[in-house]
Amino acid sequence: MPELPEISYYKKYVDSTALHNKIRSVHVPVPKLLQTSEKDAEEHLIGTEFTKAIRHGKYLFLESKNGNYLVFHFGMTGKFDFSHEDDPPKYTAFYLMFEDGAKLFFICPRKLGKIYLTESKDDFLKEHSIGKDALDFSKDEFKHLLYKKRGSIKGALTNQSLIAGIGNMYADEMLFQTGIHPKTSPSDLSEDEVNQLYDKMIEVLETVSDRKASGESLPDNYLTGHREPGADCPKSNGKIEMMKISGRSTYFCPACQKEK
DNA sequence: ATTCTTGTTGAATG
DNA sequence: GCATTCAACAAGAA
Repeated sequence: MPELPEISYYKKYVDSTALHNKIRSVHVPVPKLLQTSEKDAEEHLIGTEFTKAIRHGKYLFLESKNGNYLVFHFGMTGKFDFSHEDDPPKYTAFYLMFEDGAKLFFICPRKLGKIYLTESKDDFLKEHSIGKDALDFSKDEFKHLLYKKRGSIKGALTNQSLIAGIGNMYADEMLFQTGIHPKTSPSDLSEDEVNQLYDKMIEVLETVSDRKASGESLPDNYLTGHREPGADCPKSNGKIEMMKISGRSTYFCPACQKEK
């Protein structure tokens, strides 16, 4: 389930496992995910080591000592597994073996993830039209960004070129927590609603990240977990409804989130 | 068997 | 130029 909180989790995971360990070999069981040649990947990676992991939106950058970045996008089903196992787990698309024999496996059953090499994080983000990270926004910036947007608030929140990191599920969650109908036009939001939405955006992303890291389940009043038409609303006695917005299944409670 | 899905991209359309 | 919808990508789940 890779939106911003899940990528934050993998950043921590890499930080605590795969840094400062010399890369001995590169393995590419599923070449289509790697957006460069295998030879290129080997040349840039073998012999170096990662110094830190940086998350931006739904991307994770592993910075190596030689100044390059190995970049992961997790698609819908990507995940990491760091272990000393010799056999790659099922659906491993790519992995690195380190000097001490440990391995970082990138597992991607649906093969919708992507792996890149880049020399510049900023250039990479520009090339891929990735906006500012959701957690880097100030309230004012958020306000100004939404002010000029057309279309639905849900569309704006999930547009990676505007705000990086928010996906389908947590966009629904923020709107539910704020009591805003997903189809609302951003220009119809009151100043108060935009303020609240900003606060809930940060709160939802941080809460989910924290709970993921600690293994706790999400708060009882969260919509996530009740994503099913007809489910009981966790906040009122309404029933959850689903509608397609921008092609994505959008869940909301018509009692809590009134259409304007 | 059919439909659904947390993600992105590109084409077609309004 | 903008926003939306749809299809495609792929494979597991229901």
